[in-house]
Amino acid sequence: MADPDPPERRHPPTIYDVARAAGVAPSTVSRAFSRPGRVNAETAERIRRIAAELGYRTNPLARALPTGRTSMLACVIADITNPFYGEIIRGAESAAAEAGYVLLLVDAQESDRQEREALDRALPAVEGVVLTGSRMSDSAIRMTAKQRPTVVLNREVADVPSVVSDNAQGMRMAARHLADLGHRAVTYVAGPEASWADGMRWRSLREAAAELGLRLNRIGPYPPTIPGGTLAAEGVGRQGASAVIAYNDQLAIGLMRGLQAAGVRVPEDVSVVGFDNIFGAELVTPGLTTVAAPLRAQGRAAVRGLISVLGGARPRTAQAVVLPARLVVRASTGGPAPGRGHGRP
Amino acid sequence: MADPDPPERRHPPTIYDVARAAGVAPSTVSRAFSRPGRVNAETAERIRRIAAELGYRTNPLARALPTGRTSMLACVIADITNPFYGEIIRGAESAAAEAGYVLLLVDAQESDRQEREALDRALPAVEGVVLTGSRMSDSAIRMTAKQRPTVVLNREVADVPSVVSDNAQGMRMAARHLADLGHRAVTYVAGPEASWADGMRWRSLREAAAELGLRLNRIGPYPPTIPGGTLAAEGVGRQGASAVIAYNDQLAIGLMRGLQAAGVRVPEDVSVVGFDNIFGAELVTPGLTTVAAPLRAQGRAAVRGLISVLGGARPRTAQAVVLPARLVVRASTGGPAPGRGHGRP
DNA sequence: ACCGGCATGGCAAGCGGTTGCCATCTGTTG
DNA sequence: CAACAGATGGCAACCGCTTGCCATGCCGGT
Repeated sequence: MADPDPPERRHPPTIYDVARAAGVAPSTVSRAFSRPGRVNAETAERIRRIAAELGYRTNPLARALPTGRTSMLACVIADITNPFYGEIIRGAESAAAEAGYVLLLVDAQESDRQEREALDRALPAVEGVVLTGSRMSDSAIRMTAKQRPTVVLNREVADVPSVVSDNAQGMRMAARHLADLGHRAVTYVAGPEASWADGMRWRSLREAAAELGLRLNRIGPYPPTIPGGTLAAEGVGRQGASAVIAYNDQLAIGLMRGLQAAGVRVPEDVSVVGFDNIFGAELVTPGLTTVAAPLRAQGRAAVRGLISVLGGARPRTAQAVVLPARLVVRASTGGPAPGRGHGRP
Repeated sequence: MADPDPPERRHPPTIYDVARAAGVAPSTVSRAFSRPGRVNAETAERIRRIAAELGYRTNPLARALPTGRTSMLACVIADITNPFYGEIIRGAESAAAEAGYVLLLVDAQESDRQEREALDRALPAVEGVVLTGSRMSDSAIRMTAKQRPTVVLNREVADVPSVVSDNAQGMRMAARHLADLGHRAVTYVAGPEASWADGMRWRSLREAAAELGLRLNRIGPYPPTIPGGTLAAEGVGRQGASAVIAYNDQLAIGLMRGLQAAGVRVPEDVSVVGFDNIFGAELVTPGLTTVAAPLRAQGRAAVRGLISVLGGARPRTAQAVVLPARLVVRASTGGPAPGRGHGRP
């Protein structure tokens, strides 16, 4: 019946074990690791050696209790399934690792409630938080920021440090690209109203359009997904525009499909530009022209910022850190066919 | 210079605060939460109420120290950037959340060393580990499993519980699908030699091919990426096969592109089947026929298994939990053109 | 009236580090 | 040679929660 308690998981060695083996007090062992200068160099060396022999590793939990330093950062992702976030996570993870931190990933599943609950569970265990694509309200975010140093990605929240990509510049490049190709009017396909980025992009497009003398329409909002884009295709068809800029790549991809299904050719009849350069943007036919954000750099920047605050720096809340965007031109954009792009028939 | 210590982060209430407010001993408060039956129902209720008023939340770190129960699980991902893992993470995350656990995500960045180090840092803080697409050796994995309950995903390691999708069945379906379309020969494009799944898939294909009377070739190994697939296109061209099954979707997608670039039509000249049904498989032209694994279910199953072990169940190491696969037929497969698929000219 | 047993709550000893403060020793300095 | 500062190590009190064990009170049973 009862098996003879086989490969028992033995207790790992503690500072007490090391102290005994080295003939010093536990506190000395502790200091040998956490406050190197505080103890005689030779003693420290000896302790280190013995600790290594015993296979001692400082228990992060035990350290965390009195000091609050858990060496963990939470990274909240709006939707872990969305490939857009992969590179951000990668960047965050590597910056964290460099600083000896570990990333606690929280998937918000695109839901305010889920996000709150998951964050709540994770919060007490982490030293800081990165919020990306948060669905929470500004005030909820400020609440979080009160409890732990927080950095917001791709969104600006008053009094909370943030890192964003240069939407305005990206949009300007996209608009200029279309104008250069000869388009005279462009339609913006909007994403979720609640999205900070959507507002930002729309505003930037308005400015750019004014500068370039482009006529502008806007349809939406649509869900920022491929089906959402297919939905939008209908609206775009009605507009009769020769060029479209979508809130993000998913929307743009869905849009292209919807258009093509309706017999509209891309880019011959309609040029399409997306945002984000997700994995997949280059896979579709035609390849999607899109505004790429420096995803990995964003992740890094966010974590770096967090860590510097943890190190005692003042959080930079005055204005967001903005990282440059880049226009990736692929086959989904081209010159307008004659007779289109000059407004409704 | 020194700012007047503004919105000070105040210490959150502890069981001591609650105990004082309720006029009981701290131990009673503790029990009111962790061992409900152990304390008088009314007392417990009162304590709960007061705790709620004070905004008390049990500090997971403090709980973890004496008990070792951190309520955290590590999930090691071979490459967080690979969309394949997104759904697995989602499944794992939700199963974990249901059980009150939080996921610590570790990105191995496709590197043995990175994986080891990151895991090492995370290990002491978690109660269990899910390894997906691990790059570590079997013995390294067994080491990990000795330290913490571990479940391996999509790989079998002796003495370590694992969850895999039914590669054999999936492969059989793919092979039969091709046979039904009239193909008489198929080429397998192999992935990394070190990959457990690759070996599994190749073996299964051999069996299926024998059953169905298909002739079989194998080329590779190639890196399991889109560029890897483009590379493979050349080899496939030389084989002159009418149907190809690739180790995974990335390879298959790259392959299709390479083929198309060389003027070979898919599926008219060559049919292509992939594995995994990643985001993107349906975006390419033509849509990729692929063997889909129940990703989310796998993630769930792994975490469920882990949690049951943590709950005292005996780990199921005898044989892997195998989840059914599914063939997703899209446009990349069709009947062979006459004159092809009957072997080399 | 006495005893065993159960329900309930408190005491105190951890869990494994960290750290303020004190004791000791050594080397300076006047 | 006394006074003193700096370097080094130890003591012990935490951090917040868990839990084995004991004390008390109350009940039914004999």
